[in-house]
Amino acid sequence: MHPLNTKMMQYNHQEIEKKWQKFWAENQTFKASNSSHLPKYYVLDMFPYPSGAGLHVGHPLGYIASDIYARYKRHKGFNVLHPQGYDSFGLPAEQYAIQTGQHPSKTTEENIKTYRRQLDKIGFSFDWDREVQTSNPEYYKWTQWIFIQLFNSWYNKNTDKAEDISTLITIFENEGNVNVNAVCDTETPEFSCEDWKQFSEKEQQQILLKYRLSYLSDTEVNWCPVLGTVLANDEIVNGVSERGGYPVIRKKMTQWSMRISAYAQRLLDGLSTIDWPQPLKDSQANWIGRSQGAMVEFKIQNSEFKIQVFTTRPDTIFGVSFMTLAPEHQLVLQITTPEQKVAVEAYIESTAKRSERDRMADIKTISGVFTGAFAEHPFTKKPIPIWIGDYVLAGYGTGAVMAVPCGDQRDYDFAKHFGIEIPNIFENEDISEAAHADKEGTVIANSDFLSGLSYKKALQKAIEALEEKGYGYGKINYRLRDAVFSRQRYWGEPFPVYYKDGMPQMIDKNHLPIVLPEVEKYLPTEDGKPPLGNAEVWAWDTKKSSVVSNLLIDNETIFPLELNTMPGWAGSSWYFNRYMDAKNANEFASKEALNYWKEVDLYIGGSEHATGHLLYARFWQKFLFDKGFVPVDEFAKKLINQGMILGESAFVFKATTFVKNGCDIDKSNDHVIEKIPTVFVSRNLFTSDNEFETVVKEYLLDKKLLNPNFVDLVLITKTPLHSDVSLVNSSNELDIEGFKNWRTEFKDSIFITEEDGTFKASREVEKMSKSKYNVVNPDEICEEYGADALRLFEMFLGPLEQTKPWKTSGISGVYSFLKKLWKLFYKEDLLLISDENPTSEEFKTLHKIIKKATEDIENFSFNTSVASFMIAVNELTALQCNKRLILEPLLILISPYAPHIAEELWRQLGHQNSISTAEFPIFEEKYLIESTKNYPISFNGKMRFTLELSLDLSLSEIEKAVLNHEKTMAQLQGKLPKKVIIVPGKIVNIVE
RNA sequence: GCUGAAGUGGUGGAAUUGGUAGACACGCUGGACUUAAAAUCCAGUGAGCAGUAAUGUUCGUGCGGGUUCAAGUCCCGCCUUCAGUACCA
Repeated sequence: MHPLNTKMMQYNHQEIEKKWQKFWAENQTFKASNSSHLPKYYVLDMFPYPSGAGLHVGHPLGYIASDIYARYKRHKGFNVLHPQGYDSFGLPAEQYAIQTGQHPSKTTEENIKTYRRQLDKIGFSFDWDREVQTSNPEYYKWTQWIFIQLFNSWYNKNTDKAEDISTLITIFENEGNVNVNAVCDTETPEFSCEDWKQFSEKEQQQILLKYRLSYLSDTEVNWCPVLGTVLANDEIVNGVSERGGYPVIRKKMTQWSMRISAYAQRLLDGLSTIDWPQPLKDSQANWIGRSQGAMVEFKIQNSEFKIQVFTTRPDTIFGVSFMTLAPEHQLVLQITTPEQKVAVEAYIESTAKRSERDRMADIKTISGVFTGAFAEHPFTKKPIPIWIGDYVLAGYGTGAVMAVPCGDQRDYDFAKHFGIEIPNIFENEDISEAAHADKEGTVIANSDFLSGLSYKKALQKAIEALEEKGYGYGKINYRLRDAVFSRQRYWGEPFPVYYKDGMPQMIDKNHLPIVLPEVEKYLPTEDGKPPLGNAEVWAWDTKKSSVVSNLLIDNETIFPLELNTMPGWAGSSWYFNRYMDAKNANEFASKEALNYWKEVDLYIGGSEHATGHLLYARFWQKFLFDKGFVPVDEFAKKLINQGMILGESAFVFKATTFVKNGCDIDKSNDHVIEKIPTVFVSRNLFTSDNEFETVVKEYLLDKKLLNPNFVDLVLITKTPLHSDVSLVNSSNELDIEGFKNWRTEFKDSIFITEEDGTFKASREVEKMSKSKYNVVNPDEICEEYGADALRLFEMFLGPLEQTKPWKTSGISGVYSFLKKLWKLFYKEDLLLISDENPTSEEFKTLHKIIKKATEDIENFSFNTSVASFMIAVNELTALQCNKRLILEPLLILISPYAPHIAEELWRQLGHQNSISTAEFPIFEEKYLIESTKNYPISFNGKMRFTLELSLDLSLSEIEKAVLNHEKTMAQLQGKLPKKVIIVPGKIVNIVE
């Protein structure tokens, strides 16, 4: 043994962590290179929106997990890309600007500084050279560029990919649009090549907009009047805005949209190629909502009109006994007979008045009106009454259904309610109580050429017949709608678009970025234009190719610019590609960088982005892939959703006193209450509300604060109040003085304490939030216990994906683990390390932990690997092991989790390089080979005792040894066992 | 309603292919050290019953069944909680 360092040393996390954070920054330890002979690995976190509140301990959970994995992969010899940045456009900074006039960029910059300071304290191995900020013009230049690419593309269903708009124009010029198989607006007129050539330029542009992947159209949008902006469907929760909870109404507006519907099938198919959590895939599949069926055309009797219907059950076409249209359906007013007109109009008016919320709230009420019109059944030619009803939604399918009451419960209920015929077209099925919606095992009856067929066969045959007779065709329908891409906000990416003769024109990519203009006010203008309408310098000079004053607009060479900005998801839909080459000024990323890094190997973030960010990002990636800009069409191979960390709120119980209602107390007796001070009662002094009241009254009587004559006139109830969690310790004791100083209105309150003089608060687990005073700041944890302890503890809380409560008191466990680890190296403040060969027991402990740590990290089971580190350190402490050959590999195993202490001890052992460059230890089976097994001996499956036996024994030798054992004989009491089960190396079970 | 996830000590959780349920921690109890506290260390800690004790024994993974030598784990039927989604034809 020799002391390497005689300096007095105790585990001092503050000193160590500062030292190594500085070292990593100065030495650029985690800088990733774009050219390396090593295999690549790309670990990504969902970048944060830098909010003013800063980070709480719930935020870094995913970052810690990804950082551990990134560090592990470096040890395993990978060239690891582990970047971080900020999704820095967003509503809060804008709302702050509206309130205070402070420019959102300033707020954002300040918040980013706070975030960075907090993140730096936790010791992440980010490559900050690649930082991106979506609100930075150098970044959004490329967001604008992608928008232009989308504008200049159409979706060719024949090649099943996006193509340049010029190929479409060529087709139009040569043969018109009759043979074009494209994803486009439903009401696109047919035209020939001659027609095309005769269209004016504006007419041609209007046609092309119906094909472009980003397009301008009049769409019904979700308008939020309070926020003054349009919201996407996923920004609305329960009918109100996700941010702020303001009401949302439907409104028609001219808006930019993204033709994501073109990618519906590929977005669905792609799910099977990526390793994402099944619930998340399910919710994307649900959102895309593919359903296979047929379009059927119904002629309306005595009229030119036809009704298109989408159905997933064309096999039940002979069961149709009525049709239902959405009240908003275009044809309703045109087909309604004069006798029904009044009733129909009244119904339409009443449904229009009902909000979405109302309609959702009462789905039980059946309502509808007969239009008086009849359609004709395509096969039987029988008349079918046409109704309207609000259970049919205008926004899905064609807004019309063919009702088959025997096979669909809603149709069934509607038919029952209005006394419409319910023909049964299923063999041996009872429909007297409810519809028969099962498909499997069902045989169709009373259906002409479909009778006797199973569901599957009937489906196929029905579609064939429809197509043959021209009554319809097989069709796949998707729930996924095109995404509205305009926002009436200031703090977002401006569009690279100006308007000439009312038609949008793209600004050439050489002139990007188009930078957000300065405005006086961040609110919409008085005449209802978006905030950019306040800008005075917001016009495009096509001659000078620059943004100029609005006063110069002449609509000849100088034109007005787009006033909307892009939505929050624009910048986050491609940022993972930018990290690959974050500083490139000429391309969004170089071909070399894209081909080297390809895609994200591991992506960690919250599941709340399932149908927003994660769907849009997949869409853009597929588009960029089609256009040859990126090498893969899915941007993230594996995704993990980290769970939420909940806060542990603390409550104190305040007594609220008032005079009982309705009793004949003289007004002058108000002093009865006035004299009574505010009282708080310790948690363990009562178990019920009655007891609470008694405790308070007894106390007040005892202290002469309540006149005994008034006792029965006074009512006392308990009110729980949130206390700041930092004022309550792990034994739930409240710091009374601290509480009084925190809530000065209670500084003269009385606290009824337990017998031992303590005041107990009660606890409840809730979401971490400022308003619940249960936010735990990671800075404070780093200060007191250190980043290594924070990292270990966040992992130790439980499985990564799971929601779990935070309890600061638990951190002492991992903190003392770190101190124990330190003590393996230091004895009496001296570093004592032996170079002797370890014993077989020491090797066994080491290789057990190598095996476990490797398996756990590969399975993202970080909580169990922390537990096994504790076991290893406990064992080595018991063995008094200080052998270099054991402790060095142990440090490497622990270093992804607790990098600062590992670096420090690694340096103390004499290494000059960062431990992050050390090779991960390799597990060797030979150290774990056992010669004996402590067999559990069970009787009828119940373990009674254990018996140490050699693993070399044969089955019969084991049986003999077990049966001859005195405890076995005692258990059997002379009886012969019925059966003896021996699983070698595992268990012995004796059946009595 | 539908889809998904989950129910294990006082608490967070462990048990990777059916094989000793409760690892590892927190908390609690007792002890050592200390004038004291903190820190540290040691011991105990699922519940019940019997025993001075060592120990023995019964019950125990949301509930009810089943398969198996053996079930937290597999099957059937329920209950509860959480999350997402919603009249999708």
